[in-house]
Amino acid sequence: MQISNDDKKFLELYSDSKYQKPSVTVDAVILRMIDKENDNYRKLPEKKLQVFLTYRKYPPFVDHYAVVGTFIDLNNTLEHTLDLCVKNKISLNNFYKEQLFTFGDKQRDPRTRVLSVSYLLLTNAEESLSNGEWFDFEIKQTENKTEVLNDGYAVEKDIIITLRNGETILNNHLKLKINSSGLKMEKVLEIVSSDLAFDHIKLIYFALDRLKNKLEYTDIAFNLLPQKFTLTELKNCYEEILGTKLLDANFRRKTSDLVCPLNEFTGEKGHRPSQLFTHNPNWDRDANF
Amino acid sequence: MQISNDDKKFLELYSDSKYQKPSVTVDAVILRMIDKENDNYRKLPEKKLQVFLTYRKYPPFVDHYAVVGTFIDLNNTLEHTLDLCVKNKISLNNFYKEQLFTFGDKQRDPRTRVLSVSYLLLTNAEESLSNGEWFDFEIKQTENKTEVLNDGYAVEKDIIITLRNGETILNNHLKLKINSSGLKMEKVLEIVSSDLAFDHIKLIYFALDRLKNKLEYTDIAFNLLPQKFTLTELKNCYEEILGTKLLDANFRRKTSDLVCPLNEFTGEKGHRPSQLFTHNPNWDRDANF
DNA sequence: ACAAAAGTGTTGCGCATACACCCATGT
DNA sequence: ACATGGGTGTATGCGCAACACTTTTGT
Repeated sequence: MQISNDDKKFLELYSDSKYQKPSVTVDAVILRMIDKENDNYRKLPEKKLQVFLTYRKYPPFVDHYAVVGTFIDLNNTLEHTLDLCVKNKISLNNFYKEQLFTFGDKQRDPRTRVLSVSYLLLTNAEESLSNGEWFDFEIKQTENKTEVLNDGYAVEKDIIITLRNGETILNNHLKLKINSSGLKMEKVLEIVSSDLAFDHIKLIYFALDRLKNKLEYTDIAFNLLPQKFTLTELKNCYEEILGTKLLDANFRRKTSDLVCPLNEFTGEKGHRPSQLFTHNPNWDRDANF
Repeated sequence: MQISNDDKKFLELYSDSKYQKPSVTVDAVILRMIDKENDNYRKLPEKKLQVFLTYRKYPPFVDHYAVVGTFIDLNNTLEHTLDLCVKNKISLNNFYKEQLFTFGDKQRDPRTRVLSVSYLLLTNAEESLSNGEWFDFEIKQTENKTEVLNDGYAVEKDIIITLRNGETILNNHLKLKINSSGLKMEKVLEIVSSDLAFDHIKLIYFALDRLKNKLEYTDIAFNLLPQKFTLTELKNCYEEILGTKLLDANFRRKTSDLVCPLNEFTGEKGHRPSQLFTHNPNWDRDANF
């Protein structure tokens, strides 16, 4: 790690220009969970997961929606560049963030070679953002072909992701091909068609998948909720992400370590008041990187 | 995804040069599992995890060991560039690969701003590589400070990673700082000191962590073993990665779905012959990305 | 009264842990 | 004979799925 004298000499002579360089962006898939309003005074509002997209006014992909991002600044870290980007462009200040994946396909940007270091951002519904819209999800996965081979298998899945904001509907069709023979497992995710700019529907798919997987063994979901919440709210949040129904009693037991009960209750709701909870900040003490 | 006419016009006028571009490398943390030879004719060889490092003959970090990598080629995908790199530089052809993390700290390369898209590569002990050495691991983690705060906690861990190849010993000291207050969790991994080039000890740490975590719920470990293996070999492999001892009977039950028994047995070993197994290629059929 | 959510209790099954035990082999 | 690994059986207990049931509120 220490820089030697040889290195110092070398650095004086070093020219920056001999290697080809790509452009690099940092891109943020921003998700939140909102309450869908409801006419029935008894019923709880339904939880819906949403993604934040901005409308592109300039080429490339003019008039298309895209995820928020920016070309990186060589004087800042990747993370800091992203923080500044979402703060300046869309007024987002409070969020959870983790690196997702670095996309580098050759033709993903029509201008030139551009790598995208993508991040998953989670925020709660109280943040009001500018210069973009929140889109609802609708996801359909159909496993349309499965071949069992001699020493493996081949699967093809069609993934239809429909994004909706009022009248605006964005259709996206991905195809996931898994080819497994022996130990060699090849997974290719390709875009069949997409109304989004670039390969951004892939980033969104990766983000959703990451969120789903981390739900089980981390406390990541709490980043989507307000500070105080009821256990049914928490459960609805899990159900919306997983796409399945959970049993109430069991859910309460499983999440009991993750939450701290408060001495506050909701009311005026057409049903029994419910206790409010907060995230237990001491839960994941033995976390690793 | 379709390129519009507006876009086409734009692209004709587009100049590639107006954004600052970083250099980008792809880097491979290559791990394998070998058998440590043994004098006792009865005893099974001990399994040891190793990492492959190359010796740097030129600045920067001349005379230091580093992970294998290369500056990217703008005419190739990241993955293909890496495949070619390990094939040409060190004659590695058969391996498991997955993207690890993209490192982008400002000072990680003394020359200029360089991003590293890092990959985890696993190979089995039969591949013989050129232009580099395999290093044994020794890892010590000490949790030296834990503060429980009002709404969270602060932990500092020292991580000592010693790499050894014959007489060559490389010492590395990392510090992991976790600051958790409420939902905000900040994890910083910093290099206290390292005998390796660049921040490569961080890549290695990430690789080990990924491997450890994926061990439980994937079949990733089989990439480290020969095609045919005994269950005790498999168990030793798990134990070496996890750093804990496992119970034999339970391990066999847990892994029974992952393997296929063969009608072959080892012999001439000073103990009862053991059945050979292969990886069950149809195990993870319902895998997701 | 009733619909909806809040919350508790119970039962049974499956799986993991821990341990005991027998088998087969080469020297 | 014996050390070593190969391999099986089983008791115990915990966790989770499934379901039943009670409580509390506003209209």
